[in-house]
Amino acid sequence: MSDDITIRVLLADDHPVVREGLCAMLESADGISVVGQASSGEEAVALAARLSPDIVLLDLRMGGMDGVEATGHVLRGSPGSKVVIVTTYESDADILRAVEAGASGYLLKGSSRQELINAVQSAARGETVLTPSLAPKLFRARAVETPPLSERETEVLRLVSQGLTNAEIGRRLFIGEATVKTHLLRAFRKLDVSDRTSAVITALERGLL
Amino acid sequence: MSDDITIRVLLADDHPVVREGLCAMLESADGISVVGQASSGEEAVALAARLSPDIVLLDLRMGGMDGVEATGHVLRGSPGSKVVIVTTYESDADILRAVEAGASGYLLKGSSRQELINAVQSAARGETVLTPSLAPKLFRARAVETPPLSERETEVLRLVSQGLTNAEIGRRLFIGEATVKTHLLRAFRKLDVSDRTSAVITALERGLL
DNA sequence: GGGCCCGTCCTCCATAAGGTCGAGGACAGT
DNA sequence: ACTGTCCTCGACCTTATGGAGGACGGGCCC
Repeated sequence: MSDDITIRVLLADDHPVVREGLCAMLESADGISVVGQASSGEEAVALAARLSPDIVLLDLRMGGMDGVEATGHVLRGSPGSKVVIVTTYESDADILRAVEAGASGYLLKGSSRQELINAVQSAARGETVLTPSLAPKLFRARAVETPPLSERETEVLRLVSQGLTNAEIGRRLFIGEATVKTHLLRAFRKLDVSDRTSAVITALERGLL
Repeated sequence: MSDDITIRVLLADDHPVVREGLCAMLESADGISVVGQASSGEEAVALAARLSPDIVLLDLRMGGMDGVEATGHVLRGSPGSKVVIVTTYESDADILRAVEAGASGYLLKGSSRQELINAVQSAARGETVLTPSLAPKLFRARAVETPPLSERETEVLRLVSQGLTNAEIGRRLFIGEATVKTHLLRAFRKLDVSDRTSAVITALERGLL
């Protein structure tokens, strides 16, 4: 038997090429219909509220509002919709936040047509689907979950990333060098590193700067 | 009047979604026909040699061989083909290298269907096309052109980026710490910085690691 | 042969950075 | 009023780093 109703999908991605590709892949499946396309998070939220689609396919990285934020807004504005995230990178700390925001699926852009279609259908049935290669990363990410950096720590780290010395940072922020070192040491602990270079790199990797 | 011959295009991108999107966009135009798809640089080179397409659309970032390398190989293996690069990021130092390798066009994945079609048609006529927003970046990039890092310098810098100390790097590479410092200092000069943290960051920005 | 770059190594030195301990004040939540 | 977190600063110590100088052999190119 075929599905009783057609799954209505809204696409959101800032790259026309990707929208076109997702659209072509989904339309080729029976029982899936793309009812709208958005090129930004804001647009996606507005369209979702108006169309109440079954599934909203969201890119994690878009101009303006990012995918995580958009996930929350879409779900609030259209409670019947499920959100499936499509992302290019596996290393996104945002994935975790997207889960917490209520997304029901995570796909890589490297996924095949069949994986994409399966994911949409599963999500429509209320299941949560993860790209196979993504699942382990999720747990790893959870394992190394980072205690949040304080505002000051982030600020200091950002200046470190611009190549300033501790003394320069102190002058820049009107605080003593001792204070700068304190902030940095605490940031090191939180990031589980022991030098400024690693700190900056892991902070960048985790999208903390 | 319509073109006398159909433009034969080969697509290469490691994301099925993107391939599908490019394919759908191009096939919708008269006089353009997608004759092959590749999911890696190696595959693109092999297919180009076999199919001798008019245009090869190459993603700049693919698993294995990157777009720059692939550009050179494609042009050597299929001298009649033109290479057009499709990239997601504007900030790629690789764009410059791709020009030097002989690419005839550069597009962002954010380009519209019409821009894409125009670019393919222009390239087929022998013109070189740049996404408008890309052109200024190209010149800026040329302005800050970096003297190339030697192999050893790159290697040392890569280990620095992993948080190793000079002594650790020396042990890892079976060379003295003094040598490590020499390589680093030379890299600093080339990158116009004066500390390891800035060096790693600017090297990352320029795609040198 | 004479440059020139690369990779390797050395010494000496000043300073920056990392680590430890302690401590006071501001402010929010309970 | 108490707790916790954050920001602030100090003293003191060890180690790492950056900078200057020189040195030597090996390629490579003209």
